[in-house]
Amino acid sequence: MTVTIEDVARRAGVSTATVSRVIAGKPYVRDVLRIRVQDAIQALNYRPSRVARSLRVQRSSIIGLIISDIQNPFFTSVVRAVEDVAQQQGFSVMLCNSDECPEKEAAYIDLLLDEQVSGLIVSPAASDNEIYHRLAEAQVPVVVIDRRVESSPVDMVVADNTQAAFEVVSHLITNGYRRIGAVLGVPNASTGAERYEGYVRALTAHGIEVDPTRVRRGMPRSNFGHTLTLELLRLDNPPDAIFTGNNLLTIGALRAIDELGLRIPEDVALAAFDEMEWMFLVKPALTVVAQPTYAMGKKAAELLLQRIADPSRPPQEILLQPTIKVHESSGPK
Amino acid sequence: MTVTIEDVARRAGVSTATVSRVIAGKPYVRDVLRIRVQDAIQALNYRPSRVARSLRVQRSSIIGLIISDIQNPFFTSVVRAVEDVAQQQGFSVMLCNSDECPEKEAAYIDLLLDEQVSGLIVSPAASDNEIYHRLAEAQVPVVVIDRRVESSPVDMVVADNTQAAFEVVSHLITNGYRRIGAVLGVPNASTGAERYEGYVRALTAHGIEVDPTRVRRGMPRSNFGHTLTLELLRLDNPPDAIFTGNNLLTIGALRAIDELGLRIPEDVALAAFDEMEWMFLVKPALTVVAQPTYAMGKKAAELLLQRIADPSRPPQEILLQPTIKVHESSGPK
DNA sequence: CTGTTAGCGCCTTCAG
DNA sequence: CTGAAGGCGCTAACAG
Repeated sequence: MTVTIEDVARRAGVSTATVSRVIAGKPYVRDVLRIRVQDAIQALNYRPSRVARSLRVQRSSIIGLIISDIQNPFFTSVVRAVEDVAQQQGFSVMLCNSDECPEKEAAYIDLLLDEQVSGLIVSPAASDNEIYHRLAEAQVPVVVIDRRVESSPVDMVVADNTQAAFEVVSHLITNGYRRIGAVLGVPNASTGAERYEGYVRALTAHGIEVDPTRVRRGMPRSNFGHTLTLELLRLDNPPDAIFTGNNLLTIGALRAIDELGLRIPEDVALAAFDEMEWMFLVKPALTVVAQPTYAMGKKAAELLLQRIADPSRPPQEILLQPTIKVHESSGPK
Repeated sequence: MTVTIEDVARRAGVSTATVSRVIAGKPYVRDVLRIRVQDAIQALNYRPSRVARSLRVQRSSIIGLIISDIQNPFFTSVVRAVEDVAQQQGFSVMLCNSDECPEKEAAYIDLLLDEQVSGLIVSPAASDNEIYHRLAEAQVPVVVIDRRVESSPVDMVVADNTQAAFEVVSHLITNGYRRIGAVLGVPNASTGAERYEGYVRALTAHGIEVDPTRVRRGMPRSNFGHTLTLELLRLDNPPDAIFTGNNLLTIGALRAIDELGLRIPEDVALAAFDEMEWMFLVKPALTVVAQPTYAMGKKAAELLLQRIADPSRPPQEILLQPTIKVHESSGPK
């Protein structure tokens, strides 16, 4: 049924070893034979079995990509970038969605190891997962993206969240806002913690006290953004501006503000992390942090391929700078 | 290094065949042995090699998913759905992004065949691609999603685009709009053609003549939406409403409208295909078609698994109904 | 019920 | 420079 390397060898009048050499582009094959083999491959429409090769070399040319939420546009861009560079190097991508769930993440890591992947890119659901130790044992190259993990040094690609948060919140303050609330991701993701850190620094730098009741945390999903923002806006002394620390939280916040019939930025200003600039487009936010999403994915994939090629290379940590985009504002009412 | 089925067999004092049977959950194994094997598996932390199994059975437990644009939220939902049902059945998903490019699509199909995937879900970049014939030959189960293809009967999961387009455009007319423009995807994707069809039907049903200069087509990307909308709005007698036939085109249209300083719906109304309801959320659109994206992906995956289980089942075509969401409007200026 | 055996398709020494 | 041969880890007959 399927045409094998043996069929090609027979047709070309050589051994399978020679065919294998030609395919792998190895030297030490006479041009006559090389051409005869290539012709046979063409004629038979031969395609090597990646499965057989994987078994033989104990490694597939697949790289695993585990992200914590595929619905988040942030990761969408990352996926695309990873796919682009992988494909260009002859690797394919197996995509897994951990759904922010460490158990699911662990299960996927196991699965990918069972598939003998060449390497792994993970946006970790938690900052620590015992599975990472197994990973280290398995000697499979890994690069962590977006969020930091506390484990032995690994390649890491993250954004400078603290700085970005500092800047957007400062911008709100400069525009006259004082009662600034925050809707952030849970602190077990390092991103949430760092963005909180930037928020606090901005307030204190401007002599504003941090009011804990104005800070809310939840899973990075729009329904949480919605609930938490409602909570903030229903406080006795509600915030005059809100800083949302994540794409999806921002969506939820917009819905909440809309429901209460409030206008942006007259009634409440918004500063947001927003990868896509979609929100920015329709101008509901005063300031926006645009993540270098594609760049992060690209860098991660490149690092991974480097490490696959040379496992001895010392781990690197790459810190990318988000872009801040600003809308004009007349300040609070 | 890695622990094989032989190690387990040795430790359990049985043959590899028995271990294999236990793993596969086959009958005809005495409970004593079954338990001994399970213990050995536990003790050795044995994990079967999916690669070796794939080679042996000439089929991997991977299903391929080729989508035409991973940045489009529509597909993001589909990916998620497919992943959910696949994972639940012990399959993993290999994701490929054809980028609306038939050549890339063909290359990916080849790649996936080389990986011996059990099946394939494709949102085709073109309505016809010679590669589909190769697919038919290879006897690999396929289900086509979102867009129709002209080929031998295959399982297909699509939305009722004509009807949905008819309804949203009718809604515009009912609200008093008359000069309704359209920004649509290229007609080689069946979705674009169908949405155009619905647009035309709505106009004619209400006795409005179709003005070809008010209809623009382009690739389903935001920059095209932007350009085409600008063209429409700069006509001598510009439309008082625009129907956008795709998520990303809608984004571009919003940007264009914003750039010209126009308000929605006072200056120009908008009726849009929008999967995420994000646009809807911030109220720039009068009417929105929400695709049953997750449902489509789910259905596609289910069909595929069915066909994998029983290749003789006759192909089905499933037509899902989008949801129409309406905002109040006071009509045109 | 259980073990033996023969490959799946490929790569890679090891001899020539 | 080229060919012969031995597995990679697993499953599926086929015998017991």
